[in-house]
Amino acid sequence: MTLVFNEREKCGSCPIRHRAICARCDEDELALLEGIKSYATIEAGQPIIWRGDELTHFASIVAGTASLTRTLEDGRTQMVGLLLPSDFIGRPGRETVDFDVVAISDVTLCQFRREPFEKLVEEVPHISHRMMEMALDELNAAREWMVLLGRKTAREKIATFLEMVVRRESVPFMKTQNYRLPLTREEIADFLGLTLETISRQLSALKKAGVVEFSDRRTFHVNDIGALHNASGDDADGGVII
Amino acid sequence: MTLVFNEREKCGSCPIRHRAICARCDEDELALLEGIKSYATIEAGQPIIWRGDELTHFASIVAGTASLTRTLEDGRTQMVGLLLPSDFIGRPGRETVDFDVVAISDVTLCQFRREPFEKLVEEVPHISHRMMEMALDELNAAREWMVLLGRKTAREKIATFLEMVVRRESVPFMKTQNYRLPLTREEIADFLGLTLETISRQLSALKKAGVVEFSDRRTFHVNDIGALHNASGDDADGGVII
DNA sequence: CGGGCCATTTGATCCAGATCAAAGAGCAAC
DNA sequence: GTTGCTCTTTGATCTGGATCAAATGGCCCG
Repeated sequence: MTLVFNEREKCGSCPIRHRAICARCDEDELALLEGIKSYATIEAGQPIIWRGDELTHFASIVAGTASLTRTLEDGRTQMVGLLLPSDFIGRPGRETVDFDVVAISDVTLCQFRREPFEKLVEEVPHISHRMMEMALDELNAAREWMVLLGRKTAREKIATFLEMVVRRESVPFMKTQNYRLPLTREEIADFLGLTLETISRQLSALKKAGVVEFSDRRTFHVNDIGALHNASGDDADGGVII
Repeated sequence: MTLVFNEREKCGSCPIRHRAICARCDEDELALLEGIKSYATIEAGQPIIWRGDELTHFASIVAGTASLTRTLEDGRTQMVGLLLPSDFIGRPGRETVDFDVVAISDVTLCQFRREPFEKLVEEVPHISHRMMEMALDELNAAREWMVLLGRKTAREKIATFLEMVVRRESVPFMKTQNYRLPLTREEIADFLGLTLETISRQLSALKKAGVVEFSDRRTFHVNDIGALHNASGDDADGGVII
């Protein structure tokens, strides 16, 4: 996949126009952002920025996936976020970054130079308002994940993760669908606070139980959504339409 | 401690005036908030609001401590946040609450009715800007906690917790100081994703190692900050001034 | 087609922290 | 004081997931 983003690409036709920090902006405000933006691409596996590094540009993810992780001195790694298109990197008011950001797939960024962007955040309420919304959404997601990390069993963690993938990729009204794991076993382990061996074993167990089926390492199909949800340890409801 | 907050108490003399969502507001904006606010008090141990309940008022914590928790069907509980004075309860744009909020000590709230407050958030950039800042701070704290929950050992978790208490309560330039645990052993366990027995054992181990000393169940003294920090599993630096 | 390099699976064993159980310890009410 | 709480400590045992160790299976590349 080679998406080409021209430097002068117009925001109006941007795929994340209505979800990113610019979602609430009108045409005039968009023009201000357009004046200070530039695009950058990062290859899969490459770092975008390291913890502690000075942040010269804020950025929105336009395409691809990145991870937000922290690694302790002895190598233990915990992923604290999965950054998808429209997600934002950087914090106005902070000079440095607190977590490592690494491209998981090829990533396209829409970047804004630090100083002019911070000025815009001060001056354009539609930007700070949207950033507040996004930060509160992520805060909620982070807290849900804290419950998973602190209290769920390995089985529940993996079921929750698979459900999350299914929820994100599901096409409405399509009954039978294949889904794709966005991460390797090791990355899933770092996301769930487990080891890659445990991930592998639990996936095998879910296969054996007939809940899911894998056609290759990354591609799976859900035979029994109910069973998957029950295994996730979350409340009943499930959002399944009967 | 009986703080009396009069309904017509002026914001200007409020203890959280410069840290809460109103921190950036000027006098005129403060007057708008003052027009829709009211005070409420909740006794220690009482719920403030349950997950799923409709939120009729947003609120700032003026005094006291509250916990933000989620309990799974079988009773496993994870605390996802400790709310202190100036922290905010509720999310503009959301009808219900996603976590249980319970008063840990007696709590005083400064409340705002839903509709007029949401209107103010739309109209007063200083409020949404401050809320963005606060949400980003909490997001960072939540992510740090995710690392603790997912990857730290019991010993590291407790050391990190004690360090957090010390950092929050330390009086500058006071060398020898006693600190107070704000939570019971069970609450600490729910905060750290452990059991209360493990908390008790690890605290005993830290006592035996001479790192800390307890004068009663809640009150402790740190003999060796360096050792405490080493035990926390966090990066060197430590913020200790040599 | 065969070799090398990964990612993954599976097996064997270990151990940190959970669970089950019981004994202190502080403190309010009578 | 003593009765009855609740909170905490300590002991004994169990176990889910980690760790250590080998296979297995793609897949790229020459």
